[in-house]
Amino acid sequence: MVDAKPEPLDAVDTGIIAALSLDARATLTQLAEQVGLSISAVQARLRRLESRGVITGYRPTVDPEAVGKPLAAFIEISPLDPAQPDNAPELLEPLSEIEACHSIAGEASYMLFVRVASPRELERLIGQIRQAASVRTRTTIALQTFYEYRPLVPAASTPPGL
Amino acid sequence: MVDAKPEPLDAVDTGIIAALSLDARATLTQLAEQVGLSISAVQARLRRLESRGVITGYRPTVDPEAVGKPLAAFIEISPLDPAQPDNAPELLEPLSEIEACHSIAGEASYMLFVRVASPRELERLIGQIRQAASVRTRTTIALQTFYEYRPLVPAASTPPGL
DNA sequence: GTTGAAATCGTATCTGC
DNA sequence: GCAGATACGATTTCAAC
Repeated sequence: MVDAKPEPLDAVDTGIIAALSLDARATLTQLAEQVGLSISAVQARLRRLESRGVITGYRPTVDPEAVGKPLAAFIEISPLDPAQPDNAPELLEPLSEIEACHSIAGEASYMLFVRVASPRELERLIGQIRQAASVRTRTTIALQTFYEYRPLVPAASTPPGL
Repeated sequence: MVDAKPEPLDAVDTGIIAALSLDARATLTQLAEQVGLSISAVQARLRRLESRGVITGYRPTVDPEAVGKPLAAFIEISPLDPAQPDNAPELLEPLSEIEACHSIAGEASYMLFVRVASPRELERLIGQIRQAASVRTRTTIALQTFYEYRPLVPAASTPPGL
């Protein structure tokens, strides 16, 4: 769980990650079949990927509507006073509606991605963000999500002999 | 795995989702301890959450740098010809560098989030996007990611008696 | 990396609450 | 709908190769 060294991943490692990307609850047995190694070997690989920080965790993909957060939006934020110390990400971290926070190049300083229950909730959240971080905001509402959370390491087109 | 009904989730369901958000590879035994129910009950709940489409899958969180994609960017896209049929999300789906695609309210039609190896790769990807979907693009580079993939259902502050 | 044996876990099923 | 219990196959784990 430390920092990721620039040590390259071989085909087995990427195969394990690709298989996990399809189903992170897959058993070692299933992963072993996918990559063509023994269970123990896969287990060792997986432990190593985790301890090297290549894989930092496992999360379920949850339907936003089912958990009552059907409204998603991008919020760009810019400091009101460019002279003030800027620790917006830290200040905003307690707001659990914020799913992601990146600093960006461009007019704004940060890009947030948020999920809320309703327009009313979005208004409240934007107010909280403005107040907590002393920023102005520019909000872009997501009308429809075609896809998201796509795997960083796509499955190989066709593993030979499978 | 069908569509999500507006049937509300109770505290146990959200507890299971919260526990899985911390570790989606957790065993039923571990989940049962977390939510204070029997294994059989948790198993039934989990199956139901999956079949109802509340939980649609499980994915590993992978360090982008470790898999050779340290550069992330937001790309807004707008149609060159507003008269043409617009199926950009479909046309762009084969581009695996695209992690997310939303239609948005605002000047642009869609917001993409992409990950690539280098500025050179980003340039190539933007070209592909323009050509494939007949769009113009506006790219905002992510300089730093403070957090992302935060859980939709945060863990309860302190489960009583645990 | 592999094999194999022991401990743990997932699953199915049943009884009773 | 849940707890508890049984039973069996699957899975994880780890020591030895």
